Amino acid sequence: MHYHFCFHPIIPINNMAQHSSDKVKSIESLQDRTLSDKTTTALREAIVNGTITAGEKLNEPRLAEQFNVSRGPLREAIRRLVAMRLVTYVPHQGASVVTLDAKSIIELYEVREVLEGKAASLAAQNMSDEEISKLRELLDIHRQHYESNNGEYMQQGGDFDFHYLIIKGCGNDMLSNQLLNELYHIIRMFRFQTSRFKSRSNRALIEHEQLIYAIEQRDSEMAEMVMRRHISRAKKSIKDYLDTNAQENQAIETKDKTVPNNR
Amino acid sequence: MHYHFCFHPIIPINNMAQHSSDKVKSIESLQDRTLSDKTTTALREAIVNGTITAGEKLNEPRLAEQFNVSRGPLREAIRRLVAMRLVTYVPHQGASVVTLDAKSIIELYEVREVLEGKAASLAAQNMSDEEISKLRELLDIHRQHYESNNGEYMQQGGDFDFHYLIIKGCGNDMLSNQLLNELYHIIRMFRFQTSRFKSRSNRALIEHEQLIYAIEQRDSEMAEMVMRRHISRAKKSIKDYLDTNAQENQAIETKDKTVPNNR
DNA sequence: AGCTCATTTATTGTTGACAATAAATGAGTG
DNA sequence: CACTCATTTATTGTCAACAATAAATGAGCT
Repeated sequence: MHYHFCFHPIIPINNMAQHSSDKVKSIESLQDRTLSDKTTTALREAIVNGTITAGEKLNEPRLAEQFNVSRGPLREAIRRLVAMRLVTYVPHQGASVVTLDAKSIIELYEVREVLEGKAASLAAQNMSDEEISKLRELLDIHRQHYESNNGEYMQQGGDFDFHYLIIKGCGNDMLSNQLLNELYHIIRMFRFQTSRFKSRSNRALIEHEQLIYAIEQRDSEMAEMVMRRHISRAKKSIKDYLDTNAQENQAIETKDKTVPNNR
Repeated sequence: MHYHFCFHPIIPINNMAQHSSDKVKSIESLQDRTLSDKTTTALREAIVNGTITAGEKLNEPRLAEQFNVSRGPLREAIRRLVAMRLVTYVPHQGASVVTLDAKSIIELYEVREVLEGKAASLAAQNMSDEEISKLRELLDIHRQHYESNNGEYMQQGGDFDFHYLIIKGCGNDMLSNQLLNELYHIIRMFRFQTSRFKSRSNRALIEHEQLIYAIEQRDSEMAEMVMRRHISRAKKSIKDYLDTNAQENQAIETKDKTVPNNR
């Protein structure tokens, strides 16, 4: 079911909710009890995976029709995405998908560095032994995958799941909400845009090992330090990448800036 | 203009915007270009200063009438306050003002500790010399006030302004937005609830002195450390306070839990 | 009395129409 | 031809009515 006036076909959310062969999505859909909720996740995913490109204007009537909802729930969805910084918004002028320029990516990683650092610190204090051993199991799976696939890093949620478990286990709800409900979607979006950008797999594996060791020892200070360094290094390698490929990324950032905007 | 079915009279926002003798509010009102914006700030302030008590249910039709708006803008305002954690919300069940129990206060200060720590670190790197000297001036004013008023701490925004300047000067927009647009309103709300709780003035003055010294030296590591300790100590004294006055605070937290809720 | 289930009531969710605003267009003037 | 200003058009902001949901009520039963 295409909509020919749009650059990217968007599946109406009602359909999407039904034939959910994906496990994660069906779980999410169960929690999406209202139209606003469904629209929010649908719009969020469309933005994260680039179906709606960075910088693109969000036209309310058009999007509402594409999602088969009225403008009310759609506006609500937009506001929520504004709150999680996936969308910028100017009164009387409308909403647009954020453009992740180098500066905001660096800023994001600086915030992430201290928040996840604290999460690791708290995780070392508060995680149950069961949770820690699960973390250890996950790391083993990653290492096996790394060794058997010749250094290929586990793509689907490998890194994410590891950090996810730590954040979940830190025991500070405000902190984990901030990270999981807001910042992580921006990171996902950025990853999607620069999916070619991988590497760092062996290094990351070592750093994860250090981290879990610190947590097993209940050494919160060490855990925080290791996590901060882990993310700070990721920041640095991203920064280097963005600096060297400046012109190429500019193309990504400002794609569809020339979208026909008849207003 | 009272509404007798409500516990606290609320000034309709249109009026409030006009006779704004308060300087800050008028500035804010200038930026509130839409009804949703005005409703958001009005509702936010009502929650922060306790006009709407903690834990109280937010009844949409009633509040809409009190604010002289329709339910649309009001709902939008509520959603924004949900995003800044001043309001909790359950689908099909409605929104309520958060109850700041001891756990969430501690969590808040843990988040604040690392975020403001990073802000101080970045401020030491990025603040202009002019900004730093303004910070120094502010500290001098605080000290004069402290000495001439016999240890009384500057109430109106004293501490806030100091932290505010540092956060503003850190140069990381994402970080400062996170702190100023979201977390600080919760802190303000908490301060309002426990306004009797002061002290720490001499100690705070010394810590501010250490902090500004580190920033003047452009010593980012030191600035971060000092700021983290500063907030961590505040956290501890709050924790002690909450522990000793547990029963009394419970009264604050759950005030109006027995509100007539005919649903 | 206490429990279950249907009924009522209050509240939230959603919609389409209307108002207000700003961008785009085009006529008129130097 | 460029520029300004009025006019048109598209888009966002607001509203009031309607639908859907959940809580409150009360009848009927054990």
